[in-house]
Amino acid sequence: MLTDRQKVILQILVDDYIRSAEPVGSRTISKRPDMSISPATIRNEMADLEELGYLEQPHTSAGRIPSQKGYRFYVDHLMNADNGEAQDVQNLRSGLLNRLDEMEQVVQQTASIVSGLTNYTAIVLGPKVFTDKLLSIQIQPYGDRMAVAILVTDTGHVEHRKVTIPEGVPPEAIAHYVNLLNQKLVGVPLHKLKSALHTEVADELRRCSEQFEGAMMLFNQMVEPEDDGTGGQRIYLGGTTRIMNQPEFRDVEKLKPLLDMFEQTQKLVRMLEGTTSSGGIQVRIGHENLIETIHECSLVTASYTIDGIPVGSIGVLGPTRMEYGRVIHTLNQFSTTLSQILTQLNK
Amino acid sequence: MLTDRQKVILQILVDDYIRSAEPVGSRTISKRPDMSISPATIRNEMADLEELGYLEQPHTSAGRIPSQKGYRFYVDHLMNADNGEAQDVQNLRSGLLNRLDEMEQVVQQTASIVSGLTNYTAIVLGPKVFTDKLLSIQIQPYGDRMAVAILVTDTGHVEHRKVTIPEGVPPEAIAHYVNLLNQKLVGVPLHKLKSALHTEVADELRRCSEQFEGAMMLFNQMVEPEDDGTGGQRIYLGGTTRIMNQPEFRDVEKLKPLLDMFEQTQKLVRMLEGTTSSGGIQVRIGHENLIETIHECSLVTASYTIDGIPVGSIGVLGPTRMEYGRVIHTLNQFSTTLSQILTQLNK
DNA sequence: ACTTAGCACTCGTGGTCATCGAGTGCTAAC
DNA sequence: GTTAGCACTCGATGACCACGAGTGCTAAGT
Repeated sequence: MLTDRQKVILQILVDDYIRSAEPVGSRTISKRPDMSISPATIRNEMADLEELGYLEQPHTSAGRIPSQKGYRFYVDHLMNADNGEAQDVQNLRSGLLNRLDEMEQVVQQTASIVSGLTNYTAIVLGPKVFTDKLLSIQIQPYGDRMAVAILVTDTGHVEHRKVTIPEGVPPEAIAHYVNLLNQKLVGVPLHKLKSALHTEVADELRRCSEQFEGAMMLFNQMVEPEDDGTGGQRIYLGGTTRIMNQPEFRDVEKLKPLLDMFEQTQKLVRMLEGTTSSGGIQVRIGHENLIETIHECSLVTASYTIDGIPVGSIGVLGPTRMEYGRVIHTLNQFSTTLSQILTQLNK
Repeated sequence: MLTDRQKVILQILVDDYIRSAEPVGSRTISKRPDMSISPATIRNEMADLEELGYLEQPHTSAGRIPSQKGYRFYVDHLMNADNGEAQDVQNLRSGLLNRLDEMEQVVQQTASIVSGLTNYTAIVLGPKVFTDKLLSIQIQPYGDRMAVAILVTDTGHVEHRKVTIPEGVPPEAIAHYVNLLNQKLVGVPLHKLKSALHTEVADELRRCSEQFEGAMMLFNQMVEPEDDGTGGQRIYLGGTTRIMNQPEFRDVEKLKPLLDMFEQTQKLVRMLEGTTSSGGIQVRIGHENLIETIHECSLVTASYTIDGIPVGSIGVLGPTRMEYGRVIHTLNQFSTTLSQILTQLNK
């Protein structure tokens, strides 16, 4: 375990390094007004901290920098997160509410604003709309054997997908089917559509239709979410280029894999999807991230809710040398603000 | 006017510089097998070309590089664009056709592939779907005074927008209105919807409904395209990070404004929208571009068509030192391929 | 009159070298 | 346990120089 003094030194060092991005020496620390011990003592402590794995030395005659373990300890025990300006969020809330006509816009705006406020890149995993309940379902045939199925939810959200009408299903039957579906499925949450289709509709259909097979094929296409590998959740990015402000990414070679990643939406979804349900703030430092591309980065995430149910998450991506306190504070405020706005929108 | 020999020298120099990204000296040119004049002579010619504004010298004792005027002359008179491998496109066409279920996917794929093929960034201005004809229109009320209007076109494309039901319009009337709209507007191309609304529907409506004002307000919301500042056309980007492969963008400072621009969709639309209708290939070199951010870049664009009507364009963005020949060749092939695929999809 | 060989000159690149200074580890004294 | 002192390390900085690619100019050749 660390002594109190070691903790203080570690905290000061991390704080300083986060600010300056340069290795911190013993003298720098001892010169701080609240420090009354000599550089030599601090050197000894730092040597111990290094041996324990909390610090690293870029080269022999430089100061120390925090290791990833050091950051972890800092985030868990040393950092003070209540270091923020509450009025910011007030302003921004009104900014967000100005154009509340579309959930999508609110979420996109959130990404931009969070990025602007933190000076890092923001990644927002869009809300699962699957909790919406089905309000109406329609089928509009076009062309030869094609049709679009249109699902409207009780919040005015529209989903549509193209389906092909299986051989043997007469066009006349379709109106009948749509009727049946509307009777049976209205009010069912989208994510339960598929199972409801089998429990509610299948029997009825078997009884009164001779095209059971064809109809079920058609229906299945309709309720199947479009599989773009993202499970239906969209990703919203804000300030992808802000990562370039960080000295650790001045080099194009370091930068490229990261920016490349921003184009691979599924990867980003994978990165965030675990964090939606676990609630609260999560901090993943360096190698704690599953994705290798960001082993030199930290990802701070917060989930947001609609009606108290977690539906998505906001993430901030920056170098491991990140202003954790400020970021966590900002995310805390924003996840609640966003939750409130979305809940209201959902009414 | 340039002499033949000056043209040859300019061509060789541009070719060489495009390949190597390094200033080209007189010796380099004279050593080429098809060159039988001495470096000294070439130096004289180069001095003349510089005076005429076709070449520049980075510093006194370096070789010459083409000026933007030089590139312009090269593109207009010297370059040979038939420098490509036709089988590439064949392969890719089948690749595109594999997932032809959605226009959007085809266009997005095109952006990626063109970028991969040229090693620059591809920007595709999505097709105006306004040429599609209306197949059906529906209104689904939800919540208090809200509704979604759903427009389906004859190609299975779905547009939807949220509308608020004006005061004084009774919910019962809506079904009636929808009927009327479907009677009058089916078969009308989307871009003519608004005018058709006034010519076809307004009179009829005035005659048989006492809520003329309210209904017209409602209808207008429905046919108004969503205004996100892009005029309804979407932007598809491919290989935004490939620009980093170019030595002129190895510096983060140069890079940032460019990548920032990629996030500003309206700017990109503005950049491309002029090029849709003018047909053929267009090359904008450096300052010829309206947008200041890309004054150090060149933009090559080609429009593509559906049923012979220009609906969008493909652009390739790279440094002014761009492989114009290859890019133009690729775009030529792709604009026709894309036109064919989209036309077929549109049937 | 055009071409070219020759030459002095320019200027960026890359290497060596010494200096500087921030920082360390260690020892010995407090 | 703390700290002053000191030798040592090592990257950064800048001066210096040699190199070489390339130029412009002049003068000679065709």
